[in-house]
Amino acid sequence: MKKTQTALKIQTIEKINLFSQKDKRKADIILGDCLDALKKMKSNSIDLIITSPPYADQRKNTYGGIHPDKYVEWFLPITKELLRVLKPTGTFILNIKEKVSNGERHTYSLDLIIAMKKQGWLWTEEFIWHKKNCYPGKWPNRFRDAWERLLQFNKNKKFNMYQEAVMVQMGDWAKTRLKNLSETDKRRDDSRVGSGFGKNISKWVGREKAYPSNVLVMATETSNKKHSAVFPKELPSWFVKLFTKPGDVVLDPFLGSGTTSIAALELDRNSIGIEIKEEYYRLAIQNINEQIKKT
Amino acid sequence: MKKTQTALKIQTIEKINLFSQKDKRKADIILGDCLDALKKMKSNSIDLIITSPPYADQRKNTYGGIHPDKYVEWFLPITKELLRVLKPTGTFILNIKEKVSNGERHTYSLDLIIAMKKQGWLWTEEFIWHKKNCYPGKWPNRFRDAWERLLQFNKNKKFNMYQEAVMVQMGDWAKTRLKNLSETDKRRDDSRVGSGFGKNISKWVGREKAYPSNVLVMATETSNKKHSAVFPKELPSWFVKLFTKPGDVVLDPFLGSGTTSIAALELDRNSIGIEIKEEYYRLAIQNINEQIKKT
DNA sequence: GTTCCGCATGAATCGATAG
DNA sequence: ACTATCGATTCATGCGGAA
Repeated sequence: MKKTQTALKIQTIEKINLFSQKDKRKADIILGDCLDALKKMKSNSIDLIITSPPYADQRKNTYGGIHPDKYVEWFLPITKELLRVLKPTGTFILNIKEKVSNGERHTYSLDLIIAMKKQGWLWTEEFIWHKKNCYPGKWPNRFRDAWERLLQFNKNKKFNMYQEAVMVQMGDWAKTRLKNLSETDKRRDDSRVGSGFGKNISKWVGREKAYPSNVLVMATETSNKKHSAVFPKELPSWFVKLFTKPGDVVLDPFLGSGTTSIAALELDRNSIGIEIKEEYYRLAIQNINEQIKKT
Repeated sequence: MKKTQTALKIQTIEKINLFSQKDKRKADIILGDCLDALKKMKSNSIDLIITSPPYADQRKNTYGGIHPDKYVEWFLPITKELLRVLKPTGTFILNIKEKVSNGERHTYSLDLIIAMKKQGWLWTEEFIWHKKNCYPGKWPNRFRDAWERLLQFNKNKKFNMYQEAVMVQMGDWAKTRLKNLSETDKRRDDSRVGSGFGKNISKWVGREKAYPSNVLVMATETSNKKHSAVFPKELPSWFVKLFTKPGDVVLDPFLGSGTTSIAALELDRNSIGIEIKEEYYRLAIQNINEQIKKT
């Protein structure tokens, strides 16, 4: 009974606007149900949506627990609003994980993809987040789960993508080769490209970096004690760099401890975060304020 | 026209039984359509099915090209037979990945999972094969595709799994692999060692054993020129060790160049391989015979 | 006998061009 | 409008020959 009343209290949407240095960038944090909050938002106003919704859970008492069988039904009205608020050139990155129950993987994430396509979304890509230091443990019939899906959806075939922003160091093969060259050789080559002298080197000059693939190898964060973030800051950062430019707007309808907003602020992007649970709402504000102080 | 006639000729099933040293283990290779061949097989007789069926392809001329929209319809009768021939304690590993067409991912592999569940299969796990040396290329709206699905299906919640067989043995690994690797190789790619599961050499130093996760880091084999669609032998080897014991029976209904049969033979398991294309059937026999000579 | 370097080669995807 | 073919783009890997 008391819990119900607390839930009612949360229904009233509270909102705070945090500003980074010189009021250049804004981080809006909204306390409330994300469906209500989304309905009040302007159409075609968001450049990137990145979120990790609550995982399906059969235990009814748990916070955010939605029964696996009801998951798609619960999530579709939200994705409908997300489709509305996203710019035509924008991108939606959805981090979702299947619940393994009774020794079997549930199909709600697959059902969701199919249902979202019917809603008008394009399923453009499936990134894999390879968690290097995944949760340890041993089970009789399965190994440690070391990966998660990062589904990419778009409104149109053409969307903004800034690939150069996330280029990575090339394979060790090329790196080693460059390192073995003397500094003189490198300088000589720079000034005499195409002369035939050191031609084999010129092939690699300016190519220390390569484009990444759709597999992201990132460690999970273990530092935060108050609230273990669903994903490490590196993850939203990577997608913010890839799909937005400074001044764009990033949205996370399930903000949690504020990781997405912090990543956006750090990279000079505006952000909107929605969180239903007051405890996390306060925590997110606190974490974002700490980030602002740093800048 | 000529192609149709060749296809008709292939309909007649040819079969060969290859034996390893001392006739201890058998490798049956069947030339013919896998659906026909499967129907002649005994129920509940296979311990592990591991295969990589032809991917859906809009081009009709390619080997096994099946249109994406017809893929599930084409594959379901085969999985029905696979369900029949698999032992109750057996496992089915399906290597499949949808291609990108028109800027969007097709959903046939998702549809297939859902349809196979209705058929009676349990979808127990999804392994990720992380291909580090994926096909290069650059496009305005996507990165290189560096992973494939390895779907695990079972008949029952209880199935045979020998986890210790795929643990990384520090002793063996140090003796056989580490010393054989050149310094360049070690620098080039740390993750190759330990059957593709090691993430970092330093991580394993001083440790006896470690369980792997459900992410497999393995390179594709680029040296095989005769058959373009091979997975590295390490891949079937790993699953053969994990899900069978010596003397068990491994089945690959789309044998290709014979990789699965070779892996099984090498690990002292019996195997059955089915291949529809005569060219690959001959190639598989040749490759397996070469393996037998080695032992 | 090692180590190192050069080079061909992929279960690719897009956009343009042509029928 | 829809399909078929072709060129351009890109990078980790293994192999063979050289140092």
